[in-house]
Amino acid sequence: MDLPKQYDSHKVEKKWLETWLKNHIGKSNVSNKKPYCIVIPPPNVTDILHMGHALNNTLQDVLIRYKRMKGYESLWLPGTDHAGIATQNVIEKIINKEGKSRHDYGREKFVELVWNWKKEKGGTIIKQLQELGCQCDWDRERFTMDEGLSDAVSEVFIRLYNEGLIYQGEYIVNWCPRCTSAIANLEVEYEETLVDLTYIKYPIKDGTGFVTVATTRPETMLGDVAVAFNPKDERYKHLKGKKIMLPLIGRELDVIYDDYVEMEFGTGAVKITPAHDPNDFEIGLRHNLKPVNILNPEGILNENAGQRYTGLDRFDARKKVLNDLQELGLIEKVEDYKTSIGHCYRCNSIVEPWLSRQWFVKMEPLAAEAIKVVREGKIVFYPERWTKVYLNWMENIRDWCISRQLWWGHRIPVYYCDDCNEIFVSKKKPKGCLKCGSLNIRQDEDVLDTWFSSWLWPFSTFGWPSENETTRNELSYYYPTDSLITACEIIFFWVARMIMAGLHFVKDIPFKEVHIHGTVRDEKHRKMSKSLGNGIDPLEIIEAYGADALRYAILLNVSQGQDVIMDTRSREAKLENFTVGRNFCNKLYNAARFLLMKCEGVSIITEESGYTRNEEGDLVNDNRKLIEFINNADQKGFLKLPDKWILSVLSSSINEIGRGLKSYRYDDALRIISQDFFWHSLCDWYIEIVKFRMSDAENDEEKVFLKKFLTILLENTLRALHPFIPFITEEIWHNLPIENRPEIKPGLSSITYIPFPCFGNETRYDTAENDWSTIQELIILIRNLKAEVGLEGKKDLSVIIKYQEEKEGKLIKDNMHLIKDIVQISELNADKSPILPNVYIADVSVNGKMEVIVLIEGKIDIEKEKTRLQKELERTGNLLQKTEKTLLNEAFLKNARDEVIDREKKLKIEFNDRLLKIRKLLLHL
RNA sequence: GGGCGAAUAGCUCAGCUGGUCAGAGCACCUGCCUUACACGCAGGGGGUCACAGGUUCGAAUCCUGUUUCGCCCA
Repeated sequence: MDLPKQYDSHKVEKKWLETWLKNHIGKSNVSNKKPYCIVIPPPNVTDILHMGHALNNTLQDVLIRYKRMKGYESLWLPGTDHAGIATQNVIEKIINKEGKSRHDYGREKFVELVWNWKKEKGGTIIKQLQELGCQCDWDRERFTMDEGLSDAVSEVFIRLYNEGLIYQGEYIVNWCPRCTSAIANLEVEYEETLVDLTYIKYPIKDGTGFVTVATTRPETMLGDVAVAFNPKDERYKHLKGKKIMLPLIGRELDVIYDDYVEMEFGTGAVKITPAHDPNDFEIGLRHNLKPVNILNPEGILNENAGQRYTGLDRFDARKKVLNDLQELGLIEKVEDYKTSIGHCYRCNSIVEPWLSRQWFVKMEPLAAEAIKVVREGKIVFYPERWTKVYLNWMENIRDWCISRQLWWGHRIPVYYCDDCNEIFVSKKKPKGCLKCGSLNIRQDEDVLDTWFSSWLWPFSTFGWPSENETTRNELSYYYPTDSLITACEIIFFWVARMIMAGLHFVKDIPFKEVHIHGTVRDEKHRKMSKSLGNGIDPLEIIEAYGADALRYAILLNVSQGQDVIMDTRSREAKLENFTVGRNFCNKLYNAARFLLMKCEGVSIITEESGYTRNEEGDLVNDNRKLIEFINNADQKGFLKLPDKWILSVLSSSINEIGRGLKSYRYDDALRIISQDFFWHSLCDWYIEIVKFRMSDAENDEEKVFLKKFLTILLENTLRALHPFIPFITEEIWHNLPIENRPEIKPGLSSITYIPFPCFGNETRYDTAENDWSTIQELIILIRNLKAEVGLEGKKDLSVIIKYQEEKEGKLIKDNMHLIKDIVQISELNADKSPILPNVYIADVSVNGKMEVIVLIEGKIDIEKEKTRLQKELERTGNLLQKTEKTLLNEAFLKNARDEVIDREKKLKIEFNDRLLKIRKLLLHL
């Protein structure tokens, strides 16, 4: 066999990706198995894969593959969302380059452009998810603007409208002048900023002086309609009934008194601009003030702002206003002030509170049930703390502004009759007004928030509201789905709303568990973002190390719910985050390469490795043959201590995987099987032993046993690792000598359809595990001693192990050969009271019962050895003191559990033994 | 302003219900190209578990406060 020394991920991943896709390996249909379903958090159709996606989707893929192997009907339903603003932005940027705006194209033509772009470029992220190894059912890929999903959107809008849960009104919304659209409260990102707080003097009409107001947005004064004071404020009581003159404009402002005004803030006088501030809007309603809107949708001042300012951009207007006020001597002072400024989460422009007519959903009635199901534990959050975050938001829920002034999206299914002013809803454009029959009708210009389609995702993707049989069957089979896996950023945007939608429209929760994973951040704990340039491109990592390595490193790095920190300071640093994955894949590949070489000429059948086809033709776990094989070897004396140990550890490690994944502790699960078991037990110890066993084996039958046993160990390990690193495990598995490799269909087999290993007590050997750790300790002691005195390479050494109990003596004698081989010494003896020469060095086992004595010829550095033992002595002395102190403490003896006391007593004896022996050794030196 | 989280080895983090729990990986130091792997093997050094109190026989672990960092909401 001629395989390269280093694993080449490219060829392998390309090959299997093609095979998997060609054969629809992630296909799922209603069957008699138990379903396991995840709907993907749909990425934006404009997205390209970033680390956040890589993390999120790797986590989902592990579960999907794991559950499939566990015998579930796994379905991972993929798709993208149409991302209204983001997508429209992309197309607008393109046509802007040609010097055109969307208005040059007109609505219909523009939307067509977007669709064309979507068809051409929109699939990028889907391909990238495939490269990551995602085992979605790609035949079910959905898009929020698909016909069916769009129908769901209209259906839902109409139902809510008819239920009175949708209303339209003039309200202050967050307006993005760049997107020229309203955005929801949630879509505003606040940033602490140091701004100027300008104190402006407003003259009192009767000429008795000035009132000073403070503002951070001076240009909004052009829309002022009143000045407000706190009714308790003595300073301003005398102004009651008077009028105040608005500088620059000359409008008369009312004097009003309202509790909302904080006396301590600024001067205690507040300018009231109902059209451009949410609080002022509320005050305006209370005092019957008529708002003056000074901005047009682009953030440019309109004629209401006065001729002098009309046509100016909001920021230019601010400068001009300040300038003019300065000239009039009306600026009293300017102070620094820290405040939060809202930015559009899509384009980062500063958001303006703006009065406009929008559509809203009444959320409170929807929230009630959604609160209940979480409280009652029908939906469980992992980690649990997110429950509180969710409930807190839900209990203070505010109405949802769902209209967007965009062209790309689901157009609001509301129609207006220009003749009789009737407003009505309809899925399809009606021929005429439903009331008066007039043909003079028009549809609402606005589209719906993208989340208004995403919140239906867990059921619209199955065809809801269609009543056909497939949809009915699939919904009743897969819905509620099992896990929803996402980041905390969209708990409110998406998770909470899905719960409400599921309960309201399908009358059931959309998923049973929500796993909120961390966010990928850079070394300064900043979110990775394009604008900061601190991202790591997953595709670059895949290119360099492979998707398996990427996945491995990510998985080992996510502890439940904690953020994932990665160094992004240089290209090398970026790659460094993933070397752990590359190294592991390389290790796995090389171990397999070695075993394949060693095991040539022998093959196994699946039954020997623990699975078979049952009467129904399903592949299932069945360890009977495996146990028979083991017992048979045991009877013949082939099954040695290390064999029992490694099998036992494999069994327990595999059980740990299930335990870890159940609570979304991916790192635990993966570490146990990959690092602890595979690398540090199987490779570092077991394979090293087998190397000697193979050449020492007394007969061919024993060799055959060893080869088969090795193959079985590897085969099981590969299956256990497959959900985490799918490509390399599939590749190696296909190279294993398995006689009856099961096929899914003629010519096709895949490890992903083989049962996940499962072991019971028959393969656990507690005694062997204990005995082996004794042997291991002795080996480490010998190696340690050799290294301490610089004899690592020396092979012609003689070592004596001095033991106290016959049981230990037998254990050592039984494994003498093995120890000798593995520590590379020429002579090894075990004795209860050996005769020792003058020159030797020694150390004592942890339990103080055994001594390892290395006989050395010639000189050693006595001082160095003395220092070492002295240190050992000190350490043991401290431990002993601690236990003695504890045992002398009567309160401890009274309160502590018996087992704790017993352990402490045992420790005391051991430390004591050890101390005595080390003292003797020191004396000897 | 309210809420949540984090603070453990130089770095990234484990440490679940208090009692060998002071750990892993990387980095570092010392040997090794030992017939799979130098993306490797063997050995080693390194931490007052942020700080101050408290509960307890016993605290990295529980409670209170302080500091620093991060996130979310208003």
